Amino acid sequence: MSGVRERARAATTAEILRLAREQMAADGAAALSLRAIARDLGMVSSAIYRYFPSRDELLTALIIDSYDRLGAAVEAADAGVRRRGDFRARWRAAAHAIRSWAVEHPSEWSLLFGTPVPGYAAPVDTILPATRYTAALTGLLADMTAAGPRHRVAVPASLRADLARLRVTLGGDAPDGTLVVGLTAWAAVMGAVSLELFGHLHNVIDQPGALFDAVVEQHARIILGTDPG
Amino acid sequence: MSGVRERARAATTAEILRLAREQMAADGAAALSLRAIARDLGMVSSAIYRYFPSRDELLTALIIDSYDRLGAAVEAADAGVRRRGDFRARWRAAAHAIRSWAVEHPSEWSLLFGTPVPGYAAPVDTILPATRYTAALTGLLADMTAAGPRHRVAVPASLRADLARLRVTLGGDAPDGTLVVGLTAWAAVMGAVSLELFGHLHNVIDQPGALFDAVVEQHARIILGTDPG
DNA sequence: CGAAAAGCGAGAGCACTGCTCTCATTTTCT
DNA sequence: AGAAAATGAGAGCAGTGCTCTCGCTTTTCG
Repeated sequence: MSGVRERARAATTAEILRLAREQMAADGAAALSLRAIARDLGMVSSAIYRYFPSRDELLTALIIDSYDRLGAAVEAADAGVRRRGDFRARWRAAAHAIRSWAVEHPSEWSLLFGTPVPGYAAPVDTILPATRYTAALTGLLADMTAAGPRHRVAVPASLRADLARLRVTLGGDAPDGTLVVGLTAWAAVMGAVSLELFGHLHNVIDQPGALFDAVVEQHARIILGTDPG
Repeated sequence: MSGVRERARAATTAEILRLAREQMAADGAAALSLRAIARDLGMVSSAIYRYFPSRDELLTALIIDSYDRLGAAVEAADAGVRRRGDFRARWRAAAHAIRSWAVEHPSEWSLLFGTPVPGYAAPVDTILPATRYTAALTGLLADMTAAGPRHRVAVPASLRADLARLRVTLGGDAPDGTLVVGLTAWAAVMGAVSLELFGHLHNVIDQPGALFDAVVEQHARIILGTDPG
């Protein structure tokens, strides 16, 4: 086996990622500098390329890791709700987990949901991790559907194909209305968090947490309502 | 008066902004390069600094201009609705104007609502233009309130102060519930557009326009409803 | 009108970036 | 033990934002 080198390699790789995350937290994702990481590491800049073939590959690794952490946070929040049939509590838990993670890791939120880095196209490796944080939400919709049909809402015909595909992905039989309600709630949560973290509530809302609560409760009513929405 | 120089200066300034916007559309806002602009202009890079003291100042000018165009688009859409009492039509018009503008100017949307450029803090000059696109929305809420009270919804106590301040800014007497409903709709619209433009609907929704329609209609029901929501 | 002042563009240069290539050293594999 | 692979150092290239100095031109003012 290749003991010494393999361990050293793993340690250095982890250290690079740690420093990258540290730097990102300090100066933002776009300011991430390979040379600065190398300096912190006591290495020359070209040595970094033994571990990551390019800055984009480093970013990809960071993105995958961040998606994973966010996903884990949301999963844990949902799993923490004992009464699995209490859909309001589960929705609240999942939504607030998203915001909490974002507030605690703003630079990572920017990395995942901000402006895509110019010239950087998210590679396929990121697709799967990216779906993890939504899995808790779709799982909620599936469980709700199993507990009884809701959300009889007319949806645009042009959306039917997408919803049908989504239904298959979900693995359940959630009606179109339920999917639309879920997607809308998703958009509202993501919008509220991004508005807050990207500074668009400055001079408008001093208590973004309270506003987020209101948004969550608003959509809780729609998600749980058997008819309206 | 200073005829020749003044005109030349205005022309060059406009040309710089034009090239900047062109470059932004091609490679994204973060890739905007002063030197590239200078090259396109047939000037040496240092000459640009006679017109903009720094890259950040150029960005600020672009941001202000973009906010202004977005605001104008939303205003025009709202003003285009003849029957001023048809709040559903006005909401639809304003919301779709936001998405249309975003889809037509994705790089500018990123500039306004994406990750803040690292080290760049939006100066006060941008605050006023930033409120313009929301004015149509708040105007709608004010007009609705004048037409009759709605949205009797319990709001978190911690949000009351913000809502009170917002009510003053609005210049009307919109109840807390109306403001919360409006803020939620705003978050949903912004979230839906950003999810679409930043690539988070890939492999999920093929018809983002149809999803946006659904989101808008969903919130139309809440905004117009006299009780639910 | 003519001199002083201000505006403007060119050019050189600094410190920084991502990335490539070569070379010596060290570890691993056969 | 010898070949092969991994690793880090160093130099170098092309690009970036930005500063400074030096002429030239336009504007302003006595």
